[in-house]
Amino acid sequence: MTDDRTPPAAPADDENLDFIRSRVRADLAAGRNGGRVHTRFPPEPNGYLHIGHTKAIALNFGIAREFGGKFNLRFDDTNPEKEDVEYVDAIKDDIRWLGADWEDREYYASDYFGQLYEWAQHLIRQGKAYVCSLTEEQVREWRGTVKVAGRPSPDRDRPAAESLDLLERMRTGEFPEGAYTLRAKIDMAHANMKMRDPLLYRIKRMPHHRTGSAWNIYPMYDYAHGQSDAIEGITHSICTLEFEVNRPLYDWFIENLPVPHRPQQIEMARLNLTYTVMSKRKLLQLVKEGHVSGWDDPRMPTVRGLRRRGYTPSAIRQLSERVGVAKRNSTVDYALLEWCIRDELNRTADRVMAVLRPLKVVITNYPEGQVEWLEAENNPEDPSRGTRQIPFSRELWIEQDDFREDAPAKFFRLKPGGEVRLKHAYFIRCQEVVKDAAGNVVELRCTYDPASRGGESPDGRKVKGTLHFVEAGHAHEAEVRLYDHLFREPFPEEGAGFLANLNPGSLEILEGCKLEPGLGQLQAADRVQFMRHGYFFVDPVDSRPGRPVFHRTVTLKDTWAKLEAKDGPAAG
RNA sequence: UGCCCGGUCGUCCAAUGGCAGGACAGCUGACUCUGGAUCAGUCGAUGGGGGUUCGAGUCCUCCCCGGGCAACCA
Repeated sequence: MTDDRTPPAAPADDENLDFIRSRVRADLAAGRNGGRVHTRFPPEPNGYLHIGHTKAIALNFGIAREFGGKFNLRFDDTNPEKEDVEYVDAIKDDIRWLGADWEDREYYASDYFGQLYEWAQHLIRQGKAYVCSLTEEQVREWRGTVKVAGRPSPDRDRPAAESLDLLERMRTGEFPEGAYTLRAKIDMAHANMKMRDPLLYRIKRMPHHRTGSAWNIYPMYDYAHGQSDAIEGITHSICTLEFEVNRPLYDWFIENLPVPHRPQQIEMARLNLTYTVMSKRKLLQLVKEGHVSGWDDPRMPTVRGLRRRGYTPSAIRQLSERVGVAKRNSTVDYALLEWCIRDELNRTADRVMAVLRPLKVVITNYPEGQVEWLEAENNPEDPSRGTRQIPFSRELWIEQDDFREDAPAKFFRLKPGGEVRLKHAYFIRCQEVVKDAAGNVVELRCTYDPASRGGESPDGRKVKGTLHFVEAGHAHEAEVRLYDHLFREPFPEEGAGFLANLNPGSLEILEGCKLEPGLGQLQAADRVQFMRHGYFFVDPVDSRPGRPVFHRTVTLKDTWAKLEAKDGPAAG
């Protein structure tokens, strides 16, 4: 997936492909499927998309695109109990945002309910399905266990005519839920539990978000999915590893039904990330119990959360490319996702200065009331981004962390008597530390070197540290939200459970942050780098005109913090 | 433990019987008006035993470890 719509060249013969693309290439070479490639993404509209889904989307859309094929969006809406249009709209919006294009091929498994029903009748007539009157509990009991064979339902040999009649009456709503099911007649002793007369239909007297109250029975996943693939002409039906045991059943239906096409199911490992959870159930619990502000909380691994955090579609796609495709259960280091977004934003985000935890600096030898404007480059990685003017005067803000009274040897920032450069401005030297009654440093009185304007001293004098700053008189104030991993542990589900591993410091809200003047003009969803802090995103939800709220998308790499953590805060 | 799938650097992915390679992370250094970026270097792996072969990560076999399957969920 890329932003432009030009299809890439098909992968070269000797190109090293993942196992799925290799298979697609082999199928093409063998002339299978009439030379077509057709994939699909089949979400169930019962929740929001998360980063795990983006791998499936990128893979399915990417394969179609690379091999000159087509990509469908199909909602797997076979369970009205859990599904809702609210999710349909959100899912479409997220997929579109990610850059995957299903053109006009937006389908629903519910579109096929009629065909599926006819095929069910076909199976009954062929003696390959029957209406079963066992209760839910009995079905489970009769099925046996993984080590003990099941036993046949007493209805297994019900005459076809009778099953046909019952199925029709199930459909029209004559029976209460649970009274009957339609089951395939396969093998109650099969080593694969999925093949022990699986259910095709269950009674659910419940309206569906698309078919209304037309149906009182709904097909099960196994019966609906492969046939939907067949109807749409899907050539490669990619799913996750847990469906591996379902494949024989997928194939059984395809072989026993007069389907127009024979799709093949291919399983791959789902994407897992450290420091997060991916199951819909757990994500829902985080929202419901208020551990996060909603599905779009910037700490959530949902697409909506990532969007609001400031991630870009291309960075998310990049993750899928970097992760690759295989059949081994794996958990990708969250640092890889962070690398993807830093790599992009380093190239595209303008640099600006923001002081998050302000400490006042007075330049004692700078004329009172004077303001001068200095030129600052917007992005050293991209000169075409140009420059802007930033103010400088007698009163400035610098970062509290950038001053230390008892500084270790490797501390290159401001210390009593020390000299540093203010980015794009002047060298300053700390002459005096002002404290309040409690002994807190509240102000620094410094002198500047007028000859160092622009950041270089004509005498060739070097300084080790360069600090960002904001001129006090023109500063904008803003709220800045800093985020950390939602969980403290790389594998939150281990041990006491994911809720016990929530990171209490995952959100820190800073008020009264000082921004350089141009930042009041930022628009919602703009991305910038706050120099020496990280990449920030203007929150489209809580920002107000002239009062932006920033989310920290990701920090910059912080070698100093690492050094300090290693040596201990007091060490030199 | 019945069946199925899978075990390669810390992590993720390659090597398709012929020199185990890349990326991220880590570490070292260079450079730097962001302790950013960049560049260079470096650490580091085939779960174990047998076998086939001139040659095995790859094939066979046994063992060990991990995952999946017994919803009227998907």
